[in-house]
Amino acid sequence: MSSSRRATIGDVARRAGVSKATVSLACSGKRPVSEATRQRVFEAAEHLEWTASESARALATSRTATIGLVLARSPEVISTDPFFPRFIAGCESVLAEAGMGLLLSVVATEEDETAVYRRYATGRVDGVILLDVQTEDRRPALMRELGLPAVLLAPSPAAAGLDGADFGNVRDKSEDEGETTAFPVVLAENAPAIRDLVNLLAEAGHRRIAHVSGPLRYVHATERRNAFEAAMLEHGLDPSLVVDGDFTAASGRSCTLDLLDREPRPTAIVYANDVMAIAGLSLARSRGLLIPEQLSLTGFDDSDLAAHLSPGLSSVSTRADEVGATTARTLLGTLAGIAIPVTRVAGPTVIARGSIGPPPDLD
Amino acid sequence: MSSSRRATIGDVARRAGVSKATVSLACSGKRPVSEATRQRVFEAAEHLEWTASESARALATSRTATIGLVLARSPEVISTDPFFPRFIAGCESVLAEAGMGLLLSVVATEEDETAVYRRYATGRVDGVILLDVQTEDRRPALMRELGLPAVLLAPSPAAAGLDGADFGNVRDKSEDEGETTAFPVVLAENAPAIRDLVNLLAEAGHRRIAHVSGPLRYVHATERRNAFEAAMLEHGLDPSLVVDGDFTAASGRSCTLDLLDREPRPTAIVYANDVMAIAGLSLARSRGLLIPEQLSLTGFDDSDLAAHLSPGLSSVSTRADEVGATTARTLLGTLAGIAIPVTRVAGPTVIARGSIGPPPDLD
DNA sequence: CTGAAAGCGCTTACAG
DNA sequence: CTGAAAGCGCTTACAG
Repeated sequence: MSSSRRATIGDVARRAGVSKATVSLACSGKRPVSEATRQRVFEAAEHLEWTASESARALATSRTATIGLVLARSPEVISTDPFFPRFIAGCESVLAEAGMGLLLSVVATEEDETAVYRRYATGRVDGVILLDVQTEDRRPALMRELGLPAVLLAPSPAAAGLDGADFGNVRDKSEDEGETTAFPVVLAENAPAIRDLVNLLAEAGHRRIAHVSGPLRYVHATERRNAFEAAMLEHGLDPSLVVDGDFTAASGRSCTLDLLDREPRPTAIVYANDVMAIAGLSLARSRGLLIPEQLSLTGFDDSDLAAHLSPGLSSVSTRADEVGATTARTLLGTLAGIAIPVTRVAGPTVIARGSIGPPPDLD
Repeated sequence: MSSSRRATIGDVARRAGVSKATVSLACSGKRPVSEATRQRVFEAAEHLEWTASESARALATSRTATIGLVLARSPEVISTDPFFPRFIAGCESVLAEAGMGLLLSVVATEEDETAVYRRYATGRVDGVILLDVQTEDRRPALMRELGLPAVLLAPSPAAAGLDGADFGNVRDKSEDEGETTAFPVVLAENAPAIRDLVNLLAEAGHRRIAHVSGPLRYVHATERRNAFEAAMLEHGLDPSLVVDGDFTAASGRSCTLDLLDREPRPTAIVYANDVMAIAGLSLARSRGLLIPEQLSLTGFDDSDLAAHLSPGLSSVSTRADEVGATTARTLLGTLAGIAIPVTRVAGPTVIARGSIGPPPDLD
């Protein structure tokens, strides 16, 4: 019958015949230890199945080895958006390697969100990742108030406040060191992919191309819409066929309903995400439209479904896992004192599938 | 210029003119404190913006106020399955109220999974939730070895080892207290909903009904398949039209391809999840089949898309958020010493939509 | 009802 | 290269 109590560093020290300091040093490698001692310490640790208590270490070092992530979207979007799980998986791969954990919160209201960050700040996490940056985002200011290190994921330099626009991520001098206190930004640009999509459609001959946007309070949704409009203008096309969706299937359906009733109706629709596009595709088909012969459609996110619909849904791969990994790495760097102001990740890329074709002869 | 250092319980005690013990007791309410003292303590705490450091509390109480959840599915399924995010949101709602956090891990291999649990056991979490129980699940034994409290989510009593079948969750006496060491189980039965689905189809006149299963190493997938077969037999129908999918869109597509090539082909297909059903629906349509006139389809999970396709996809609502809340509550109870062996939650319910109709006149 | 003190299990200057 | 000691910031018996 083994003793049920978990071993402590004291037990290991005793068994190895050394001090607790030596055990700690031998395991962390923070200072050299003679090979013989190291051996004894490791043998003892292994025998006693000892690993340092994370709580004790947290108290001693003021490091929690945990980072925080809060998701503040509607249940519909959270349950449906492939970006979050992939992003999280990407984070995890680098966090796990660094022995760090991810504390996840999903909140329904701004009030809850603030409460969560305040709890995070009571020694629960070392830093946070800020997703879904909004036009007037309260979070950077809150993070500063709470003294929580953070990194921002943004779809454009402007969105991250890097072009002088201020949404809280302003640069200012901290009195003691003269450093900037702006938060590091990971940049995953959305605009180029949207432009590529419009180019593809315009070159196929489409002239009436519509856009179903995401909720415009999110800078990435605004970015996509702006990119759509800019690309349309570049082709000399009317950029005004835009309806505002909210990333849910319901809005994808109703926006498509709206667009299909226009006279003349668009020959192509660029959706701000896959779920809306799939709902739209389904609706169009049920109206008797052939895809892509009578209507071309594109999504965004490259969800698992997109590739396996018939025809396949053209979409945009956001490489959410890579973005997650880079973001986590950037945060770890920040925590280690190596702050990289801006990290640009490989942008999203268009994946053309059967849902795009030439426009019908309408005239 | 406010002092940048975070206030400690000592600062609060000094300012309130009381001992640290009194501050602690006043805030936790674990022992009565005179109203006057209480006032002073609260005033001081508020003024100093003090909240107890979670790390220090963790060390003092051997409680981390954190529970762990590991997701061990393929990227495709994790990014696509609406159950996980909803379940997590449900957990969070009760955890937040209890001041607890959720440590989330997503792993790719069994090896990584084991490593994560071992790290959890080093004072990182107070307990874990075990999802996606498998037929020979290694985790209950591992949790016992690590001394990690756990609760299991299972789709049937048998799946939870409650009918004598042993998958690690055996009952045995702990020497000191004579209690059972089996893990509490939250029961969300899958079988009734599948039976309802088959009933619906059979009563509409279908006789050749097929099933596309999930990966059968998961007991919930097996449950659904078994329930399908049993229901078919109850109606005197051939239960052998089963093909094994794996919950991905790709498998939904290929399994449907397989089924549509059978001679005679099924007039209805019951899929083990929505993603496979949506891929199947899309394929069938592209083959020129009218839905539901020539083929009826049903999913499982009631993803956001299901309700907004055209026609809507009949599905099964699993109330993942309620299940998550109940599971979290059960775990908190266990940690508080109130172990409820089995908690039955309201089972999934069928939601009939346009994708179901009478069978075509084939003969 | 309240205070002084010990203790949770680590890490990290400080001496040697 | 190693040890003795202090300290991280709480909580909780133990006295009074």
